[in-house]
Amino acid sequence: MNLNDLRVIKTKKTFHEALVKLLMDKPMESISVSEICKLAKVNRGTFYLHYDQKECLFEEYFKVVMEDLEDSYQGAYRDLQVQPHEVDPSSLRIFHHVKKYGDFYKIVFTNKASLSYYYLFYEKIKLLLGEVLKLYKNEDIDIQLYTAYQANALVGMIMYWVADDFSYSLDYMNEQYALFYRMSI
Amino acid sequence: MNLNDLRVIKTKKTFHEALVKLLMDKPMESISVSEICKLAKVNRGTFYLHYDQKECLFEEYFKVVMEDLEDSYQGAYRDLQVQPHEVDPSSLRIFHHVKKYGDFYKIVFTNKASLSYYYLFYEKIKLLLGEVLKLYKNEDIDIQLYTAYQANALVGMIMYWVADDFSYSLDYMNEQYALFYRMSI
DNA sequence: TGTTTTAATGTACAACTGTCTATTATGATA
DNA sequence: TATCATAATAGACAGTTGTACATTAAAACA
Repeated sequence: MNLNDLRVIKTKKTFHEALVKLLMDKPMESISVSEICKLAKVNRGTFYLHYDQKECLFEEYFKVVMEDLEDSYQGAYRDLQVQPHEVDPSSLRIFHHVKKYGDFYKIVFTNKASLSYYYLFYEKIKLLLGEVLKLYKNEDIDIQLYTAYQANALVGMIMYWVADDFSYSLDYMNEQYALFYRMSI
Repeated sequence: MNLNDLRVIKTKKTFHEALVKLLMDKPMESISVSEICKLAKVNRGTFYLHYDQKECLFEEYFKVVMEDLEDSYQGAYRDLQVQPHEVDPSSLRIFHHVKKYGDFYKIVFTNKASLSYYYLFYEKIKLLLGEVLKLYKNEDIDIQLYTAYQANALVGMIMYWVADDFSYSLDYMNEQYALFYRMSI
C-alpha cells in the first residue's frame, strides 16, 4: 500500500471525513464499519485494506491533532520568545490546544474510549515535558519514573478539566498547574 | 433480576470463571460472547439477560479486585499501626496489591483496553489518596484539581511499572514514589 | 501515450451480535 | 409440599464482521 498513491490519499481522506461527520452525533462504539463505508461511498473491503478496525481510522485522525499539539508547544517558545525553564507559556499553549479541540478530547476521554488514545496523548505530553524535566537532575531520582509521574499528573488535570466541561478558565488551569508543578521542583 | 436468587448467583459465577479462564491466554478483544457462553455452558440469551457486552462482565470482576485494593490500603494502617501522614506503608501496600494482581493489571492497562477500567482504578486511588491529600491545605490550591493531579501521577507510575513488567522492586517503587510525593508537599 | 502495477470493487462466506418470543426448569414462598 | 414467579433455554432473525478471490479501474512511469 503506497501512501503517496493519489487513490490511497483520496480514499483515506474520504474515510476520515465520514468518521468525523458520524462522531458529531454519536459515540465511537455505536458507529459500524459498514456505516462509515456507506457514508464514505467506499467499498467495505477497501476499508479493511487500510485498517484493521474503525479504531485505527480514528488513530489516524488522532495523529493530526497531536501534530497541532506539538506545533502549539513549539510555538510557545517561538512566538513569545521565552525560555523553556519558564513553564507557564508552554503549558498555557497545551491547555489552549485542548480547549480548541474540546469536542475531540471529549471523545478521546470518554469512558468507552480505548486506552490507546490515552497512551498516544500521554506519550506526546511526556515528550514535550521531557525537555523541561531532564533539566532538574537529582541522582536519587529515576528520571523515567519521574517523567511518567509528572506527565500523567498533567494528563490527569486535563482529563478532569475536560470531564468538567472546561468550567475553569485557561488562565486558572495554567496558574494551578504552575503551582502544583513548582511545588515539586 | 434478583441478585440474591441462587440461579443468578450461580450463572454469574460461571460466566466469571469462564472469562478469567479465557483471559489467561488471549486478550479481551479476541474473546467473543459466544465463546464465553460456550465455555460457561450457558445460553447466549442468558448472557444478554445479565450484561450488555462482555466488557460489563469484566467490570464485575474488576470490582472484586478493587475491593482487595481498598482492603490492602486499610490494612496498611491496621497491621502496621502507623499514621496516615506517613505515606510509605500505605503506598507500599498499593504497589504490593498491583504486583499481586499483575496479570490482571496487564489486561487492564493494555493498549486495547477501555478507558473505563482506567477511570475505575483512578477513582479508587483518588479516594485512597484523598484522605491524605486533604490534610495539606493551602488556600491557593484547588483541591479537586490537585487530587486529580496527584492521583493520576501515581496511576501513571503504576502503569509505567506494569508496562515495564515489574522490573523495579516493590521497595524501589515505594522509595521513588515517596521521593516524588514529598517533593510536592 | 501505452503498458504495467496495484488500489478499489463486487460478491460471497461463515461466524458473531443483539434482540425477540414461546417454552421449560428451578428457586422462592406460603 | 404445592404453587407462583421468574431465570434460563431453544430457536430464529436481520445486521455486522472479517476474510477471500476474481474482476475492474485508475494511477504510476517508461
